[in-house]
Amino acid sequence: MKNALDRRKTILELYQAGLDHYGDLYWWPAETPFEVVIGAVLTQNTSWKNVEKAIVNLREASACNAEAIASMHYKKLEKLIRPSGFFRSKRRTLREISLYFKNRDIPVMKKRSTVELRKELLSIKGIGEETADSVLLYALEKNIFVVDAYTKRIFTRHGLVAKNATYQNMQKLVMNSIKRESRVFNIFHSHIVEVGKTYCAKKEPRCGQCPYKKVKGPIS
DNA sequence: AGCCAGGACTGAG
DNA sequence: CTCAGTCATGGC
Repeated sequence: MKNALDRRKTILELYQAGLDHYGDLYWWPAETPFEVVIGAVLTQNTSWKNVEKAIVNLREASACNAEAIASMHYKKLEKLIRPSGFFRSKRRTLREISLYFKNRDIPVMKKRSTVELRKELLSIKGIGEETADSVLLYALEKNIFVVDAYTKRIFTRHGLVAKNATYQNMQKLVMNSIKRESRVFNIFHSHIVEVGKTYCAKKEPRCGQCPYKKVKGPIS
């Protein structure tokens, strides 16, 4: 709606502000690519604290791999992931995506087209845009930016996008604004999650120490 | 004691 | 197509 150039500039400023504060934080809390997949599913509308408990359970059951989950009895899987909430639907989704990954090779997948992989992931029930993109970026190191609730909250509060902005609006905005490298998208999203968790709560935002504080958007 | 969390699907209208 | 309702646990 406003000047597209101003918005791109604002994205760059946010990115730079994050770099100044956090450095090139480069992250997803997982030990293997498939653990990224598990975490991406379990963290749907759920705090990471609860996801950790479920992942610990899975690790202790030696079940952080596609084969184990695909062949596990649903009752047992539900019990292991219960702490992360929505355990019935997540158990289904985890099983489906495990069946998908079971017969595939990560290095081979990395060479395939991002668009095709994304379509395949989205065809799995329980996998939406954010989860698919998290898998693409953090497990397969594809050049794609992940939009989450923090992204939307921060972008709207900084007057970057309207409150009814869509996932693709925000994804394209970022991908047209900063360098199209998975490493850069990884770092930026990492910053956003850290800022979101630490300073940008829904109810009582603590903007005082927020690294993004000084950045003003075109709409605000 | 409520509110909320790194969503996605479904059924109305 | 938009959108409220639904799914569930644990932390703060």
